[in-house]
Amino acid sequence: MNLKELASKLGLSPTTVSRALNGYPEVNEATRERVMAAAKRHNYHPNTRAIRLATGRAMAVGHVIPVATRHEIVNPVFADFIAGAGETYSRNDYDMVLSVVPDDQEEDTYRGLKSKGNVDGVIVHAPKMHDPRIALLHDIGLPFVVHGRATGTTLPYSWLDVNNRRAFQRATEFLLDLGHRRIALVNGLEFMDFAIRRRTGYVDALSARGIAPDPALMSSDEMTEIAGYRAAKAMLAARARPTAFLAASMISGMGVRRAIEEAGLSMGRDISVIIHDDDLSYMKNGEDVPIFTATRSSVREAGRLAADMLLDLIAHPGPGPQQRLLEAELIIGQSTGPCPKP
Amino acid sequence: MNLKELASKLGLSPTTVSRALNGYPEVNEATRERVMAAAKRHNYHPNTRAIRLATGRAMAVGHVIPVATRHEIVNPVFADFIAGAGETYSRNDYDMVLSVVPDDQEEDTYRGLKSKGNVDGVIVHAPKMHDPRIALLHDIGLPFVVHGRATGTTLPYSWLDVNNRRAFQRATEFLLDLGHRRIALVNGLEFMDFAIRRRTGYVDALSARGIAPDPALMSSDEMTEIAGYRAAKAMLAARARPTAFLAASMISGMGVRRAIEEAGLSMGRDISVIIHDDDLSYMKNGEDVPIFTATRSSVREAGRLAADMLLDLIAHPGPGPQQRLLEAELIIGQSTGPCPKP
DNA sequence: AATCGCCCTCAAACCGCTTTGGATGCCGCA
DNA sequence: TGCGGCATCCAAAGCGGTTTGAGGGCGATT
Repeated sequence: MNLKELASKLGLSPTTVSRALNGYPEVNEATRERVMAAAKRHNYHPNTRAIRLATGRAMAVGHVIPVATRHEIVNPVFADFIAGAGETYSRNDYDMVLSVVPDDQEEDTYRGLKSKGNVDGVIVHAPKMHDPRIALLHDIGLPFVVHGRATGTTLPYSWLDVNNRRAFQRATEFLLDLGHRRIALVNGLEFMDFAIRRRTGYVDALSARGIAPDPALMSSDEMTEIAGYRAAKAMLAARARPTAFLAASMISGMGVRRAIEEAGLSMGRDISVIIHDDDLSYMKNGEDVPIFTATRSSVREAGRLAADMLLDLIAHPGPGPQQRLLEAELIIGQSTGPCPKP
Repeated sequence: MNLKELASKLGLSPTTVSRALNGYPEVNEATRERVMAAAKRHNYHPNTRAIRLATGRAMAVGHVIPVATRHEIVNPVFADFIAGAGETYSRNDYDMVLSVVPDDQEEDTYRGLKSKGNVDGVIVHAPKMHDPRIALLHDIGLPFVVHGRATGTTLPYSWLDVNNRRAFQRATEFLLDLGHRRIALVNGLEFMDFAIRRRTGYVDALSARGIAPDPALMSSDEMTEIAGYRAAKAMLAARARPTAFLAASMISGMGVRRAIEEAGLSMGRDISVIIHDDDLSYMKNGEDVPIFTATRSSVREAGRLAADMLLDLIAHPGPGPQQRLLEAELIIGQSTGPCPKP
């Protein structure tokens, strides 16, 4: 059932039917209702492919998921972000198209998306320092929103980010207030922008209290359970071991906890731990009482908001880039306590 | 730059250029090369929207991600599956379009995808018992592949699944061979098809050795750390506690491990644990030596294969449904050992 | 030299919708 | 009565490709 058939069934022209269905004013209300009813009755849905060609809009946004060719990790945060963004898209009748590409083919992918015209904009995931994608997208003129920011990039661009620096600064201060002095950082990979900002916040907080950051207490690796476990285990084995940890994610934190317990120590009493909690749906940080004290910011909500921003950018290209900085909340759980006296 | 422009630049008709680019035989090789070169030089990419309209094919497949309206959980397995499927799609120039929908709107979503014509087929995720989606898709005539199976469905359909029953049967036998008699099952939600099959395997193995399954040792809940922790904690607190656990996932298993350690017991010595390992990229089960003894099956590989199957189904609709059952491997880690003497 | 056949190329229809630019009819008003 | 104006509706031209059916050119065959 297509427009033409529907129109002839109604004894109207395709033009009028199209206008009736799309709410144009130059059609009699009675006619419109007749058309609407017939469309519903015959289960008519306009062919998306034709609409796209006729209007020139793709009614779709792209998410390019880079898969690191070296360590083949798919960011676990991704599923929840997508879920959030997806809600926005379905509300607005947009499609979400995913491209999973090796990270050395990202450039081609973006160019392709633009010139083949199958998306109206893209969301950029996991920005790195000096991320080249921003200049690239700027060049090819494809609307985009970055989830995160790219330190070192001078071009103005739209982004939505969590205040990672502030979050880790506050977390560090919280530990300092509890009397901790040897605080370890189990960070993500520090070519990722968010990881750099987190370290900055951590270092700033220490420095503000006159404590020199100790390289032996700072590690940087993938945010996996194993990596967290190993980093914590090594630090706990050292002569002057930390009394507190700052971990980059829930999963890292679980590794840290394992190392602590394996060392015969008790998390929360002997050793304090604060994690960053993305509030992933399958990785809840406890229920009424959080397991981990955490800086929390819902990545799903971030997905919703980033998608909103992108759709707005697509609809109103004029006003220029938008930015939005979300604050993480510091929630107190069972994993922190006063620094034990030596 | 579009076909017409390119054609006029070359002094050829659009027809010839189109044929040259698409490898049709009725065009001179010299001409073809000239066209190819010009296309590259002018960075010509055919407009996807036009191709889709002209050919009637969407060159896209849909993944409908149901988001449970009650417990808003996004399956963590999902990201890796998508990554695998995505590799197949990009190799074949297909797009992947995701629809994130509340699970009570799934039917409308599938109907919409079909009648609006924006996908050529779909992958069905997370089948439940008597899953109504299979009959629905059958009805509306949209090619599909189910990741998993739907017990109780009589229609023939295409699926790709892991032999969950066998995997859990083998795991149970392995524990029995180690002398364990009180083996607990920390299962996923048992309206999910895979969870039912796993329980069947577990029960079968016990029964085969003349052990009656003990309801007190069988739990079923979401596959989260918390749920695993709580189930294990409750069972460990009982008078006759289990000496071994079978956990539904890596994450559940981490909860089980926490409960074990919190009870002052040692995993692998006092209590054995076997998990099912989906081989998620961000959730590796150790490195050289696995942390957990596990039934392992890569969900990413499953994504690749399911996508292959679907594309084949789309290209060759004739032969009818395809099925493929993958066997999980049993890998031995540090979390299992002989049943301690009482 | 005429005919056949093959190779290459082209004009035009088509995919299903949107949108521009009229056309038609009816009303009110001067 | 005549005309402008408004409310409705329609024909046709795109959008940018693919594909059918036909034609021109040329060497080979008779």
